Amino acid sequence: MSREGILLIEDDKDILELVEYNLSKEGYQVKGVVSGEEALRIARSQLPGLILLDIMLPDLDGLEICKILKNDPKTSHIPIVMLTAKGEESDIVAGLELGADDYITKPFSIKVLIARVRTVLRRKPSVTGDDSPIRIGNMQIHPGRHEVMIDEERVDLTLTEYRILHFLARRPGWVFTRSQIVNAVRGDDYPVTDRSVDVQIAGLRKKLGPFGSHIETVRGIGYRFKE
Amino acid sequence: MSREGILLIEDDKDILELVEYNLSKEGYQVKGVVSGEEALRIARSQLPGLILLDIMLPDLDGLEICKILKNDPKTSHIPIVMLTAKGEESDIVAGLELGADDYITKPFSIKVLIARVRTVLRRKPSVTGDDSPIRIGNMQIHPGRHEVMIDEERVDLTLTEYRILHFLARRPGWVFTRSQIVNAVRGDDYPVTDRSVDVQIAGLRKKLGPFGSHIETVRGIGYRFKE
DNA sequence: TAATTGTGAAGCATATTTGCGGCAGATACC
DNA sequence: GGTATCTGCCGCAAATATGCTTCACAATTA
Repeated sequence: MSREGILLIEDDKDILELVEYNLSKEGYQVKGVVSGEEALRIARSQLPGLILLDIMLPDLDGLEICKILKNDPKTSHIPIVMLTAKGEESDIVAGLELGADDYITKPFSIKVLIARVRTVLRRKPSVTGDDSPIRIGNMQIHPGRHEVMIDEERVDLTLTEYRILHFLARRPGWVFTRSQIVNAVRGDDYPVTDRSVDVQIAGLRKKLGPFGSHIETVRGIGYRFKE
Repeated sequence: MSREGILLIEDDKDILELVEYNLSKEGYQVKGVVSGEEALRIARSQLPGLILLDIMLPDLDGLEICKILKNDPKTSHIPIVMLTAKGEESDIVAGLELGADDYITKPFSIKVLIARVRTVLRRKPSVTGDDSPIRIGNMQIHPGRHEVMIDEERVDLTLTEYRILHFLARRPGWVFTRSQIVNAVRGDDYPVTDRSVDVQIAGLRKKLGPFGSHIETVRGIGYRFKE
């Protein structure tokens, strides 16, 4: 799950699916769970980037979960956003005192939720802007300088190689077809064979050295940059 | 009649009345007709929310009706559930391929019928786009990433396996014939044996582990993904 | 002209299809 | 109702097809 993942704890299956669906659509990797016990387990093992926590849960109280997570140094840094029903003001206050970072009252609009999530995860937005630097492991892409560094070492890429890498790395984990890549890099309907992409990819992999393995071939579809 | 109405086409007067009576009792507005011609007329003018169609009819063949309705943009969205006698698998297959949405074999219990009707009418007309993520239990299909997760675990599927799973899971509970699956996955009239689908399904089941049992064999017809 | 980008073909790895034998559910017959 | 037969599904492994990579060279660009 990692820094991008969102852990969603909500016992109402409908809301769970709704939120999960919408956040997934935004490119976040969401794990939804219904029970508090499971939530704790996953929070500890996967260390998500954000936790959305319903206060009213069947087994463990949401506030209890919040307290436990915030008291454990391993998980205390993870932002927690509470989901509460209107009229549970006292819970909100209690939650914030226990260390929760924000809250949203139900019923909430999906737009609001997404906006809030994005704000909290702002440090690492799921889809980075065109010119924000991207960092993946010890590789960095600086669109401003148009250069790629691995371990403080400058990697010398050609223009096309750079563009392809940047394009893929902006959405790690997503698969793109060769033609999507061509369109992104050379503009729509640029007349080249798919082979051409393959060759560029091959060049990239070679120049990236050990990092080259981050560029995955997805047989039958295209390529993906894996985190 | 509108979205709630049910059009029932059945030439056996006894069954007609039985079904009509029971569905009415459930609160549905039912219009029962005996002839195919009349059925077409009513379907077009009243646009019911569901059509229950007996395959064996005196005048027009039920399959013919199905075809006509499914080819007319005005009526093609109306779900059609076929009523067929046991042992008419070929009719069922033909019907499904013509666009029927489900089938019930006679003799059927009224309970089963009502349950089926309820399910079909409750189904959202949601046209889940090709790339919206799908979640079933703790399995997630993420088209953007082109990957399937079960319990946060990535399942490694080949292209065809992935496509078949996606196709089936988009309409859980619906049965598809092998040829429908092939058409969906490789394009219409792709020349392969049914056998090939079986093998892909077998592979899927194996790779999905415990989840594999969600893919059900419907003997004589094809496969279905059950929720 | 040198560097970059594109093409087509050969080689290789992997995915897909097919055919067969076995098995189980369904049907027909007594 | 019980048994024989028929039909359709599944597992396996061989055969085939598909798609990726690499390479040498051609075309393009700066």
